[in-house]
Amino acid sequence: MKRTRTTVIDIARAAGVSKSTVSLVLQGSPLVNEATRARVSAVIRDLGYVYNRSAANLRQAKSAIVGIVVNDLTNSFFAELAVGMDMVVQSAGYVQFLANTGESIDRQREVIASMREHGIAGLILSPARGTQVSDLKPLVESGIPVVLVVRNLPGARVSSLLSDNYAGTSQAVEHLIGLGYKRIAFMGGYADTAVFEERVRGYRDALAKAGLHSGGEFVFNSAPSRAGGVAAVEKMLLHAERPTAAVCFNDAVAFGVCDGLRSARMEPGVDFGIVGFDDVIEAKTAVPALTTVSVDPQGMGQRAAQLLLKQINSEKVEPETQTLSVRLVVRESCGIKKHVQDREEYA
Amino acid sequence: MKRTRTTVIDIARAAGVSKSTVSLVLQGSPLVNEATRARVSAVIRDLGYVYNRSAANLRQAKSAIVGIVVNDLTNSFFAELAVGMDMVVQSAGYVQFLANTGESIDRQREVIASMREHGIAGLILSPARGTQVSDLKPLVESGIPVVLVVRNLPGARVSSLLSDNYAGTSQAVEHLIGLGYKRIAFMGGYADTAVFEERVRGYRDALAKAGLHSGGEFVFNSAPSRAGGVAAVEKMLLHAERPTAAVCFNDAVAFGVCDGLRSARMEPGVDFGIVGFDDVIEAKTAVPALTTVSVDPQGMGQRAAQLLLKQINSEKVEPETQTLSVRLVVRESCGIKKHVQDREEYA
DNA sequence: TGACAAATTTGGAACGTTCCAATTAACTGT
DNA sequence: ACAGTTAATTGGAACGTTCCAAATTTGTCA
Repeated sequence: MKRTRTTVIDIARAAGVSKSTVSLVLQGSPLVNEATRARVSAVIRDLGYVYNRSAANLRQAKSAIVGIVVNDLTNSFFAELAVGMDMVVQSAGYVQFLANTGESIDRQREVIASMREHGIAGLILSPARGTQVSDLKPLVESGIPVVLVVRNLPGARVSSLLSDNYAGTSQAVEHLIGLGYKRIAFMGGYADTAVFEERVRGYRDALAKAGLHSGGEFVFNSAPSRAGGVAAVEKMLLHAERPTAAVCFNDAVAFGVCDGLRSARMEPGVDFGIVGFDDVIEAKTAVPALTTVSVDPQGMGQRAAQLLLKQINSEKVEPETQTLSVRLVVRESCGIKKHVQDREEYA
Repeated sequence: MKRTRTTVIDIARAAGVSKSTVSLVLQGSPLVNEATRARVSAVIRDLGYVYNRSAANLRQAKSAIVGIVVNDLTNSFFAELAVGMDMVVQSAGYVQFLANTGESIDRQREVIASMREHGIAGLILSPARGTQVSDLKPLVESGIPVVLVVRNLPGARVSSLLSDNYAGTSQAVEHLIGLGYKRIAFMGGYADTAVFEERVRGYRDALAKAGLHSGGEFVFNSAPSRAGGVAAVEKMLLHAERPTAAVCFNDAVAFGVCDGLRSARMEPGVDFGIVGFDDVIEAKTAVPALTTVSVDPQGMGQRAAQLLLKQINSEKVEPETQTLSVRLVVRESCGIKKHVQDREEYA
């Protein structure tokens, strides 16, 4: 039961050296004699000393904290993403503030401000819907490196790490076309995000390239969630000329679409082809196993963290945007089980 | 582009007051005159001042950081748990270190040490498997409140928030018995954890109360994961007197059991009754929808955070353990569709 | 051995805040 | 207008570390 915490001075006194020497030992400086280092280290252990980082980085204005802000941690895509970041951040000796905004811009603002006060060395942000470039302004102006993931923020002079959305949905559409599907919808997502725009563009261009009509009437907006998928299906079913397959904004939507189909007595993967996006962990084991565009969230998280750390350690912060390539994982939700053509007839 | 960051002294100079007054304004003290407060606040805004918490809690040894350490963030149960904590922590004006141990004790130790150096005000821990009471020793001795969640650590003098595992599996068994099942297994989980012990005890006692045999031969250990569930089924199928239903260690195992049954050409919910534990988000929408013991992870996270904050704000840290009640959510995986008795005949 | 270089150690000043005690300003009521 | 309050304000001295320049010890070589 200590009245006051043990400090570097206590160590110094106990080891018979000056506090400067103790400090040197603490940061593993090569300047200190092996014998004294050993002695001091022993005392440090014995007294149960705990280093005070607040004091340290008050002096040296350099913290070992990175901020990570994601928009929806309950979505397993983002959870995996966070885990990937966590891995490299921790093994680099940093510690992370991880906050969830739940798509709330206000919360995002608060959280970033708070992190700034705590002196983060850098920030990885998966921005909430509606984030403005100006929200990052003060941060980048004060020279704190920022890495955007998953969602881009055109115009912000920061690094970003995005998946190749365009290629992803293109491949998905091509796959469906190859299977014989002709009326292919795009389901889920809100129209005002960059990610949505890219994915829809990939979808449209692939349709156009195949000479299929690509009017706007086949994209059904909805929340990018399971519930959103259900809603999208309902809208879809009211449509005069029903689509027979869909590429979905993400896996959550795709699962919702399955739910919605089932309650309309349709069998996903048999009566209707479905492609997701993200390849979340459940995609493999769901029934039917989801054909989806795989983006390896954990790997993406790692890459993002590495990028951030690189920027933290280099003097000049040079914005840099990387695109993560993506691949289609074919499973069962598009009906690999033949006679797709047949179904297309009476669909 | 500031050479040096703007400090409370810059503000003071610009507003024509002393740094003490600025400090008072910063912490919203009622001692300062309304007019000066306004003036100072304006200057603060204009100069783009950012508060330096490191400096502050160097002086006052009181941080607004809580540490949250969970053992598996990729499991959506824990992700939801973290989100629940995040909510109350953030709205209380705290910020959180959130770290994932991935069941690694070493990583857990590192992470806790690091958090301690950063001066956390309290810690919420969902301990990794094999955590020792001694791992928390230094923390509690230095007077930092700790709240354990999900998994207990008998002997540690810290608060904890657990779900009522015993009642959960008891209810599950009673439900199955009520449906006519007689040979009921317990599947998944490792025997050396407190949670497992409680759940199995609930299972055994409920069987005994119903006068059914409750030998050890019907519990099948495995990893508490989807893969573990598959493994458990395989063991189960080799068993001479096959069970006809199972209560599973958690939902992940339950899903694995479904997978395993299917590859043995059995239909989960029809040929075999299954109850899960946790009620993860997918339980509702899986096929068949999983009957499971619901524990509301998000609510649990909130409760845990509230408990921790209470302890942080009270002088005396009085360990307190709360048990979260639990309820059985009946869905389709036990075959609500009658004639259970019949099946039991030839099973 | 003396001189010089290298290796090691060391006091103080700083970092940006809060606290304390003390000072000054602004009100009271008579 | 004056003493007595009360309201506002304010200089230092902390907090625990790191940095710097300077001091001390040790080693080397002629």
